[in-house]
Amino acid sequence: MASAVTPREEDYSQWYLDIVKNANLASNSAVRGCMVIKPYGFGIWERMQRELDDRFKETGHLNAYFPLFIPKSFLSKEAAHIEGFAKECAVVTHHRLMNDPNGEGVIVDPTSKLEEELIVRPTSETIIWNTYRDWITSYRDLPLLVNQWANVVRWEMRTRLFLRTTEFLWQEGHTAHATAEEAQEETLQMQEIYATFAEKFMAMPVIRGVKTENERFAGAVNTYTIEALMQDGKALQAGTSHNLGQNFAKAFDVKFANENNKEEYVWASSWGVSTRLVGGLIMTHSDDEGLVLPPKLAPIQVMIIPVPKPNEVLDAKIAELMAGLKARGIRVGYDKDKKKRPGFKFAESELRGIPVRLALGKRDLENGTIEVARRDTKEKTSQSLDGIIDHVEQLLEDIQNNLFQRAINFREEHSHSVDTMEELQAILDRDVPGFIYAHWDGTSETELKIKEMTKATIRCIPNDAPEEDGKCILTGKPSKQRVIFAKAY
RNA sequence: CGGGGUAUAGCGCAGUCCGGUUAGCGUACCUGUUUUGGGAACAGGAGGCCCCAGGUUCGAAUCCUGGUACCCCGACCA
Repeated sequence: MASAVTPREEDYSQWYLDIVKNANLASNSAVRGCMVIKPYGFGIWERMQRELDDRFKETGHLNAYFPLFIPKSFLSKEAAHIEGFAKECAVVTHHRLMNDPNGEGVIVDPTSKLEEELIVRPTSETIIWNTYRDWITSYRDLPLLVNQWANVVRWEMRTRLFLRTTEFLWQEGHTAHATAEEAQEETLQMQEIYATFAEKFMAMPVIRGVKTENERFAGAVNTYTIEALMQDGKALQAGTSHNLGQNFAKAFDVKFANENNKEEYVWASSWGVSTRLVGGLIMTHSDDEGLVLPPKLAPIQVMIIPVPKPNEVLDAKIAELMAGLKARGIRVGYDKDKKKRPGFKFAESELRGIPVRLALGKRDLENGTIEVARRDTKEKTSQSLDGIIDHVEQLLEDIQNNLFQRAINFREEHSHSVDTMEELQAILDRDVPGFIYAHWDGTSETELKIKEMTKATIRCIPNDAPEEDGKCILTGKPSKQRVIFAKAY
């Protein structure tokens, strides 16, 4: 029936949408810009959460929870912060409904107007720093390393499932330190945790870098980022870690007594990744057959399909197989639907991105074999049932590595170095533009002008960019290193 | 928020211009039979506030007014 997926070549954004919908990851909801994350999609997010949470805990962070609502006045305390978020805030003005006296339905009770409006958090710096004032009095209270898993709301003009939704799920870490150096170390540590997670678990290679002033988080001294390249040659900001300096400490008057009993403002960081990562995951690996998931994040790593359908003999053998796989910590499913035929199940398991598919039938039982199919390469082999557990375990690792390598190769093929505006434009005009390394004179003015001319932005100044004398592609002024330009999500 | 498009069964669509029996097709769903190693075939069946609210009309999925949602392209952003 081929309800399948629009090919990427034909319409990339339709392809993305088809995958999200057909693989049952999420759907649009009755609420503008807000999505329903379905169980299978949420399962991927849960795996991400678990892995990240472990790494946060390993590095000394503890989870806490702060309110969804922020008093309006809080948001105005840090000037750059309010400027960054003012235009996309949901505001609660009333707290009661009533029956419409003129007819059916309910209306907002005008007598229930709030004294001070509440903002639905777009991010929690303000409410958290207002709280930290009470938590921090001495250098012995520092560092304070807190994370929260939460939903936030940003009233964006245009939304896309997972990549940009009005409400989204994320984690936000908020830390307080005694010195600028410690805050900087923390900021870089978290960037590295994000980068490692992206590469080792999502198999999504990222560039570690720092944002230019234009792209910096509202209220930060510096924003560190991990930038990934999607299959359509556009960049995705996959995670950010901000050095907040003393900006929020000053705005919320958070001071501590140092060892010499001298009062000082606290130094801060904040960092976050969101359900956007799921979108990045899709656009990094998936193909025209559907979703492709790296084994480490796949809710189901191995799907076993009985051929042609379940029966007592197959059930018994498969139960044994499943027990063996589960004993190795492998997440395994058994498609025991009696109505659907194997071909249908094969296609479905591909659409859902399940890394390994095992098909077992009468012929296999006679020969002592099993059919093993890997999702990344679509390769199918017949394997001996002896040692199949080891084989699958190894295969999952191979797939994880192969996906990463493939994504790296793609990024290499779509990374370019240019020295003139013409070259920059020529690359950007391609169907799949990619990352473009170029010299820049370091001014916001130049960056904005290039953005205006080409729609490309500076994604980051790579952390490991080699020093190299050059001339800004726009102004010809001297530059010490190349930065990355790209079109971005 | 500006421009363009769309809204009819779970999903994908036709019908709307030019109002007129019981609103149709594909697929999915239910039942049965035959099938079954790459998306089965046949037969029977169930499923609709035709986006919402008003209006015009003897009569509205169809015409008019207003609203809402989604998609695409911009500007804004994780």
